[in-house]
Amino acid sequence: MATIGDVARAAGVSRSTVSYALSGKRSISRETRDRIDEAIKTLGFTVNAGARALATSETMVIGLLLEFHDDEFPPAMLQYILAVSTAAREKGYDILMVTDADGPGAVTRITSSNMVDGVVLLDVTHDDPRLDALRAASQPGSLVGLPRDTQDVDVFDLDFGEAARMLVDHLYGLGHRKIVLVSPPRHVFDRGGAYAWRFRDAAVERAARYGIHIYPYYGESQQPGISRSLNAILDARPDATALIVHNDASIAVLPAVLHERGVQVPRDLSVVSLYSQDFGRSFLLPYTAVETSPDKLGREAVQHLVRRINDPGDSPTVAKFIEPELTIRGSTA
Amino acid sequence: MATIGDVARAAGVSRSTVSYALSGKRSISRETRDRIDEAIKTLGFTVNAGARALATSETMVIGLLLEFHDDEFPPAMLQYILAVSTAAREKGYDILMVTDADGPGAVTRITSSNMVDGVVLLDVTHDDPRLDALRAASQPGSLVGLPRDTQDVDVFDLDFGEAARMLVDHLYGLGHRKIVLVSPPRHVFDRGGAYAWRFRDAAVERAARYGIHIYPYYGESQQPGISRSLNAILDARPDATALIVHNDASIAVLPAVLHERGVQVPRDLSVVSLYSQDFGRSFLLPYTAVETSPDKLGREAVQHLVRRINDPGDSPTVAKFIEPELTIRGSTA
DNA sequence: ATTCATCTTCGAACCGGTTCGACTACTTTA
DNA sequence: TAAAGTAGTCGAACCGGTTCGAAGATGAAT
Repeated sequence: MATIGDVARAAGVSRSTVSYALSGKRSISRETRDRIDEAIKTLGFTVNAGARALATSETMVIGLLLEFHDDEFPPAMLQYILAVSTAAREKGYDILMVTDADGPGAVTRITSSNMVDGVVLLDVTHDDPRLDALRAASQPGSLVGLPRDTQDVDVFDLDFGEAARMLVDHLYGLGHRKIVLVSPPRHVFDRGGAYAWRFRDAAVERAARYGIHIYPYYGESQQPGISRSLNAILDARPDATALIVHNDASIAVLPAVLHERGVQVPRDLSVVSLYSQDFGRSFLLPYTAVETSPDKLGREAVQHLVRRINDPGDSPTVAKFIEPELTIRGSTA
Repeated sequence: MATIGDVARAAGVSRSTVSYALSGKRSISRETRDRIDEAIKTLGFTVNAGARALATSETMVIGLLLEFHDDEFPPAMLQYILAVSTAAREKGYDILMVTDADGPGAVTRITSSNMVDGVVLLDVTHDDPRLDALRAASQPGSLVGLPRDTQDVDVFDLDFGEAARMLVDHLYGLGHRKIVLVSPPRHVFDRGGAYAWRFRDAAVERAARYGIHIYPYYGESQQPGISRSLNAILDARPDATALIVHNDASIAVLPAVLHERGVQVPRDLSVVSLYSQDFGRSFLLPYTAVETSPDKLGREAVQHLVRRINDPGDSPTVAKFIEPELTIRGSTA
């Protein structure tokens, strides 16, 4: 591997001159620049990332922290990963992806050793133990998911409360008075997945305001439990005319379950949900739904993080809730 | 951030002594070690990864290269990512995940700048352009997926040919003589996804040897095309008694399609496939299938890579085909 | 003709670690 | 009792970059 010293020697200049030619931070004469460029070409020189990081205290790497839970539906998570990765690369950053079971430890490890310039935390829970580690770090962080204490952290999330109200309003407006709600699995609530109860509580409250009935249930996370629980719920509420599904795993198998039961949408039952457009395309989900926009969330989290990396201290803490958008797909009547 | 110099000063020793205390490469007296440990605790010292990488030429980071294609089914890829990440962490490595559209460029970028000690390439195609970049690099690489030219590279893949023969044998043994094969989408073949034709060609050849009929078709990658194509295929071959599905997206929706057609498995039709156990649990897939073992593949790729990182040159090039295993789930008769 | 600013380049210091060779103080061994 | 290890420590060099201050050359302003 050629070093900057090799390039300097080949071009007959000093190392600092090569460095300035590379960065453009001082002016370099035409001929010198040409000689340096040529030397770089013939030697195949590339800046050593570790050395540059040491000298500049910038790694140009962003840490991406995520944990896989058995009760999570994998396809959804992948969309966030991809969004973060793409957005980071556009800003010149690479992604150090950490899937450690020990989240707080992982945060501390990569920040205190200065492996990254900042971190993105996915799937943040209400009492996320990673937050203390993040606050102790000298690098900024962006969260996807809403914790209880948002002090000193930047949060990006869908406005699940508003999404719930939007869907209830939509169904109420069409005349529905008895609505079944399938929430995420119980473990998600237990673990502190705030999005689960933010959505459910808002839906329940809205229904109460309208004086209509809403029946909340937990979904399941793995087959064959998912189909079984959906059937049990539908059996238990034969009088409900609408279904709100707030669970990726459940919505993915719903078409099969409804078909098996001979239920026609929207003739026999109106169905609404929350999922991303891409998700709906991988599966066959022709339901009116709130778009969850993982790409938008991931992108905003990264963009804000980069801004904070580049002027630390200055940028104020942010809690941004993406406004939900309803995509009508004709599954309600 | 405390440096090794701060620790040395606090403990009243030289920087090299602290370094040796950390690495254990030279003996240190009991008292000195205690003073150093204490200084590290109170200062909250962590080794700077960039500086260590510069000094040792080891980053303890493995690059993971993957590209997302629209015609791929996301859940499958995630299993590989997770397997690689977990296996790497067990060996003390972190993962730099690169999803660049420009694969070869990404390989060159992270290797020539010495950001990584080695790379894992996922989803390698027959004429994968990333291979030249990898061969030009000074770091070793492990591939998941079989390229045409395996010179100087380590390959880990399922033995798709054997898997196909296994499934054909299984069906032949049960008396089936007309078999439909749903392969991956045409794009996968075009792009050079060798696993697609390795499986198909082996199946066709085996069927020919038995003198039975096999009807190969391309699957689709996105809804509603997947269901439509499956229906079209089943319509076209009403006399077939067995179905081999070699496509994640298709197998995931097959239960719904079959149910809609009123086809009972295995009474009316025998079905076999290839997928991982985890995949089968996310969806409802009660089919006899060859286990694709993404965890085993990812783990082996990483383990071998780490071995090569630690003794370069020595370890011979390897092309390891995981032996397929048939999991009987009673979907054949 | 002198002063001053600008352009271009160099040398040295620094970032934060690791590692080699040498030195001191004790133990062993012959 | 002299020679040979061995344990414990230090200083210096090095890894490969960046950046600051200085300095020579050139040209413009006074």
